[in-house]
Amino acid sequence: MAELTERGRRTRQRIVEETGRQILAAGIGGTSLDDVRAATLTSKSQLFHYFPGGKSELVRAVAEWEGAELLAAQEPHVHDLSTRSSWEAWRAALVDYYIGQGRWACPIGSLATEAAARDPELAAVVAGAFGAWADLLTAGVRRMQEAGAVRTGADPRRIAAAILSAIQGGLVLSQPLHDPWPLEAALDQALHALDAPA
Amino acid sequence: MAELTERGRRTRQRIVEETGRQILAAGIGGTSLDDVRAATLTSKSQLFHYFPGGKSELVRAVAEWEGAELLAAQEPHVHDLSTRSSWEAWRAALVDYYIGQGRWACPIGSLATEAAARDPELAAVVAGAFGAWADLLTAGVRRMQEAGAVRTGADPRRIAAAILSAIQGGLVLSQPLHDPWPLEAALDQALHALDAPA
DNA sequence: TCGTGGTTGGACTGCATGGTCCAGTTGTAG
DNA sequence: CTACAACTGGACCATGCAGTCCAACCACGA
Repeated sequence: MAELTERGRRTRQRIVEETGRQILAAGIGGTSLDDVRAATLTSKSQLFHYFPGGKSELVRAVAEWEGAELLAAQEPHVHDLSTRSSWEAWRAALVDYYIGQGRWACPIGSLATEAAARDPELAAVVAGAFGAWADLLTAGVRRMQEAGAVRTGADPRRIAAAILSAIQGGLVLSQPLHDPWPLEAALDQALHALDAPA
Repeated sequence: MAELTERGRRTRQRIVEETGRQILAAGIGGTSLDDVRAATLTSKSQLFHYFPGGKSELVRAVAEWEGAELLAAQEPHVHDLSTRSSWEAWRAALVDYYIGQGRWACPIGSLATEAAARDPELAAVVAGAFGAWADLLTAGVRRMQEAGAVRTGADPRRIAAAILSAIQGGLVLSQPLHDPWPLEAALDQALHALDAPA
């Protein structure tokens, strides 16, 4: 691939984003390169020109892009999270990202299940995305802890993991129902951990 | 299909269980009928003899079976859940089912993600399994509530959904890491809802 | 103007997979 | 013993898919 021109970068990006949409809607297995090719008005050779490793490399690129995109959708709140109202704003932005925009699934979470067994490299990318996300939440929990809203002995990493789990699990339940209430119930209850001083 | 003899029922069951194993390990898309045929020492015609609807009918049968199996693995605790120690025993049985037996994923939860978009009928089966499970947990939460361990105003259904979400989400995080700690953190924190009287 | 390297189009291949078909076997009820 | 229905084996078909290949097309610097 050597170097990319501006035009090349734009084409590559178009492929990544469209593939992301298809995967979110139909899963990795349900997304064929021909679908992507048609939707992006490209050709087979371009797909393999930009992703010599084939489908798996493309999917990995999608995972990286979606991971960044997901964090971007939580800005600027996710870098604050020092007050309860900041957490609330963050919660609203997140639920809107998933539900309001008709996603009904987490671009990373849905990859996690499908990736874990079949593609270790992809699993590593997914784990990295979760890790970065968890780090931001952990920092927020720590700020709340310093402000006295969380018991001093509690481990911020575990609380952050529980909040992240509530999101992912809530989506798992909400998805087949096509109703946001389980997600909201799970997330709100997980956030109660921030209301329990000693 | 008309009627099944004892032998036929056993063959059918063998197919369902083996397919369940394969799906859990590789997903629906990653499970081919030829794999199933080889692992069960059967033939193509048998697969279509017992499941005339083809792969999708087979997968649906698997979902139903796994749903029942999953509840069975939580017996007898899941039908009690009237004391904190009963919840602890339930929690231990569940974590052992997932982690101790090397599953690292929920047979139903992993289907949920893959099914939601592609097969509405399967999504309905999955939603039903979640519903039955949630009902049992809801009953347990209600018992705790009557015993005074849960605030009277709280909605048991939402608490049960949050606990279920913690399980599913915890598994999503634990899976790529291959480490049970996120599952345990999420589940334990969700169970704190049972420690908060008014 | 010419050439080089990134870029694009699309035909083609090989393979895996879901699904069909029919012939043969086993079990069992009368 | 016979007949029928459940059961089993495996060859076969059609299709959809990832991946290959090569020829053509820009864009830009020399």
